Amino acid sequence: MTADQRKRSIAAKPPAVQRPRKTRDAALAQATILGVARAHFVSQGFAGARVDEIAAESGYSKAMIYHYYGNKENLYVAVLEEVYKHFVAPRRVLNLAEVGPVRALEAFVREGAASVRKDPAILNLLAIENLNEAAYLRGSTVPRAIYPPLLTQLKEILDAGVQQGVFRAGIDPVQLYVALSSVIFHAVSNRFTLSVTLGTDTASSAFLDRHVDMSVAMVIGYCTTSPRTGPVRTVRK
Amino acid sequence: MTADQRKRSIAAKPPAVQRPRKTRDAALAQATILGVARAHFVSQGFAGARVDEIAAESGYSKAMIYHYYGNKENLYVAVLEEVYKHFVAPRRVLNLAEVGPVRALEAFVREGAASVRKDPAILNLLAIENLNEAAYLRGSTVPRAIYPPLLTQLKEILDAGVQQGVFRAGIDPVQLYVALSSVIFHAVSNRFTLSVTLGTDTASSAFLDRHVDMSVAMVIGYCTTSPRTGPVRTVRK
Amino acid sequence: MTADQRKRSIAAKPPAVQRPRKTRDAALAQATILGVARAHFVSQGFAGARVDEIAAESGYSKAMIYHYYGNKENLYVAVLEEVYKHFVAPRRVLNLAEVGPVRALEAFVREGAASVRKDPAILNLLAIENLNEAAYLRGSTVPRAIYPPLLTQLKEILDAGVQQGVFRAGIDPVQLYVALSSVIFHAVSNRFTLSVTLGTDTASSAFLDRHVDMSVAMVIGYCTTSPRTGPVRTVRK
Amino acid sequence: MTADQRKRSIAAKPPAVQRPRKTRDAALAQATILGVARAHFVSQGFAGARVDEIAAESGYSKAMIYHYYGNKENLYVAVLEEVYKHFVAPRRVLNLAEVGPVRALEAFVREGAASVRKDPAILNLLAIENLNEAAYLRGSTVPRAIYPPLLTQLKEILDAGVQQGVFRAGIDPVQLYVALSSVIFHAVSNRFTLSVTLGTDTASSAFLDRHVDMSVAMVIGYCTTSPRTGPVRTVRK
DNA sequence: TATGAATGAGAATTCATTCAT
DNA sequence: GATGAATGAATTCTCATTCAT
Repeated sequence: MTADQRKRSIAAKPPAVQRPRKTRDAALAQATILGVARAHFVSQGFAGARVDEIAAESGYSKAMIYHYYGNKENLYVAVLEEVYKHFVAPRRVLNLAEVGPVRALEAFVREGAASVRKDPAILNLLAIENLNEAAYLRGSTVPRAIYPPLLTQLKEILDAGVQQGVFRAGIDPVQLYVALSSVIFHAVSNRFTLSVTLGTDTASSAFLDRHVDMSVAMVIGYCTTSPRTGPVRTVRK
Repeated sequence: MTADQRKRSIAAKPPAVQRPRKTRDAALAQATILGVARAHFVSQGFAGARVDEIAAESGYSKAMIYHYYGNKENLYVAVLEEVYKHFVAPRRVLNLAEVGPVRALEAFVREGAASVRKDPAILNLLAIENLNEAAYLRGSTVPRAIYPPLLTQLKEILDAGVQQGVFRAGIDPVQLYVALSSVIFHAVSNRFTLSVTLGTDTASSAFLDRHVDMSVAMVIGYCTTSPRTGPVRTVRK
Repeated sequence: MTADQRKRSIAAKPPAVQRPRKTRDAALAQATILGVARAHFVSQGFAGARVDEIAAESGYSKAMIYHYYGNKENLYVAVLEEVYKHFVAPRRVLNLAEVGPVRALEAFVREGAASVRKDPAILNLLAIENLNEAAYLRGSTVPRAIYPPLLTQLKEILDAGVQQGVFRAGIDPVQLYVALSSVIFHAVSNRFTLSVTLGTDTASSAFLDRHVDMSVAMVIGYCTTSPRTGPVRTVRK
Repeated sequence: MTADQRKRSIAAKPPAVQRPRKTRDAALAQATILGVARAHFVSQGFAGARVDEIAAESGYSKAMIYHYYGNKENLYVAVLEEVYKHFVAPRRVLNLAEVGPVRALEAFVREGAASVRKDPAILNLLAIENLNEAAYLRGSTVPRAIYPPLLTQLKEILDAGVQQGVFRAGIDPVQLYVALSSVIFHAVSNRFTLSVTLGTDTASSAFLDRHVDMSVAMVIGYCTTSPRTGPVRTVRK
């Protein structure tokens, strides 16, 4: 066992980020630091990220980071909140119940999928938070402000569908959101292990395109299907 | 910003584990260390786990850990492989195609769900690996030996269902496995953030029971449904 | 600076030594351990040698080493004494004053040179001891028993030479020994740095052959020359 | 065998060095650390030197050492290069071919001898490097830049001597340098073991003075002597 | 605002040595 | 005699954080 292998071989270096130089613009400094920090926390986790590296890569001194964010934890929380805000933002724009509940639901799913495929950072942070039993998220008010409207939107879609006779009644929006986010997110956030274990490149565009189609079909199928399958029961025991 | 805040506040201490003392039993020592290491890696991640703590809690000296495992990385990989082995093991036992493809598929889903609900360790390790771009998993042969039989099993169920006219044709087992594992795993591995953001205890037995039922319905619904919904298309753009 | 480079890159592994297996022969065990230890101390120095490696390579357990030698220091001293004994031994055999003082002196020089060229171990140990201010050597009685005869031999050669009118009078055997061992040993013990700094392979047979010839000429020249050059004085100051 | 004996009894502590405190002067910090490190490497060898001790004695934290030098190896190399530079520097000054080749050669020898007698550090480092097969020296460009001028100087002296009819022809400067450095350096670098084994204080001023005179006589004698002794041959075999 | 200097408290790893069998 | 198990005490190296300027 040589010592050579010791170093942080655990993760690839986060991609370099633009590095502007010493300026008097505090807002720019904070934004730059935050962007670099985001890249590092997302790829290395909280414990794995290095303040030193974030400073070096951002072009600001460590002292600046401490000046603006106080400590590593605060910096992480700032990243977490920033990513959360940008994540749910897009979906807000598109709630169009007038295209009909089926298309609206489909859009809901496709939007979410497209969003994380374009930038999976949120998924990494969610993974970190869950490893961490949501310790930081719990302390933040940001996500709490973001989710209720989403659930309301989903509820409106479901209600409209039931009223129009295309969706079955009795579907809990929270329960549906969990199921729906599962199919949307899991394939993306687990693309590395799935690729290795299944021997297929599950991160490819083609695979994920098909996965999204299947996800849409499953979700819409579940909502529209008359409960033909009946109350499915486990076979074990 | 006081220095007191420096400490590792990010995660709760892993639960204490039994601590035997100075046996002369190498196998026991290794197993004990591995067990404690598992708890620490699972709850703290690779970078967050502390060899010191694993040693103290296992009742063995750090030197024993290095004697048996060489370094932290190897110890982590040993945990990863051990957890993987125990994870997929149960499902191997139960493939009974004679209960019919629908019930077999249902059982497949319920087994998987039950397995990770009983012990979510594998999900944490998968999350760590994905943050890490599967760096360690990629180097291990264990998972590669485990998944092909699973896919074969799934393929047999699908084929039987198609032949018996209950499943639609053309479903790719890999694609189905990804969708299926999504609904099974995501709710469990994201139970902390989902609980916080949705304001519902999504980790409760009741919630997860309902989630599993919904998952089963979605998966089986997708496989059995004639593609009535047609080729769903995105509404945006 | 990656950690990979940290490891003991400082010296090449000592050449493997024969490894007999678990026997009841205490003498063989001790000799085997001593041989392996010699190789390690010679190439790694005292601080650099590893008891673990000596044990592994010798085929005996570390406990055996401690059983026979007590500790690392004792083992080192045992090596030091053993090497010393074998080093001066050969010269004892050959002192033949009847070939004449010039040839006897030449033989003395050539013998010494040949001896260290065949096995430079003694030179490494001397270097280690000198770094160490002869801490261990000082405590040993072995070298003290070995040198007086050598000096006596040298004195006899000088005396004979003076008596026969071929050597100048007044040469101190100790002083001569120091000069003589300088030309004999230095080139060999410093062959690595000399090669690097001078850009010539000073460790080659050809180079060392020429060096020995020059050494002989210098020593004999010094002893035989009438002090023609006069009392040489420094030019500076 | 008590545990008390475990400690580093091998060498005397290096002499304490001045300890300035928490300046904000990086150059001073580096120089101070380098000076202390020099003392430690020189007296304890590479493996024997302790970063902890160097830090404590320099008055700076270990972190500063790692900040400035990266690791122990780099620090050692920095010491090695620094010592090398200061070693050969003096001789550069004195090349005076106009005092005549004999006196110039004598000066060359006396200069070198005086230099290492005043500060034998270079000899210890050379010894360490040779134990080490010049692993670090080989990687450095410093010594390579320093020796060629020395050899040129020597060659000029020899050429002038030949031209003036005082030196014999055909002497290789490299070969002469090796012989010359042997008589100059060996007595100093081996003063501890020589003193112990020969029962004379070979480190005393008086002894070394006489040794230098003898060295000068040997070297000049060799160069000026007509090869009267003829091609000396070994008597053995 | 801005930063390079500086470090205390760890954190991984090593190693000579002991001990139960 | 012989050994594998076991470890305390280092030892190298790291990192979040503070401070003087």
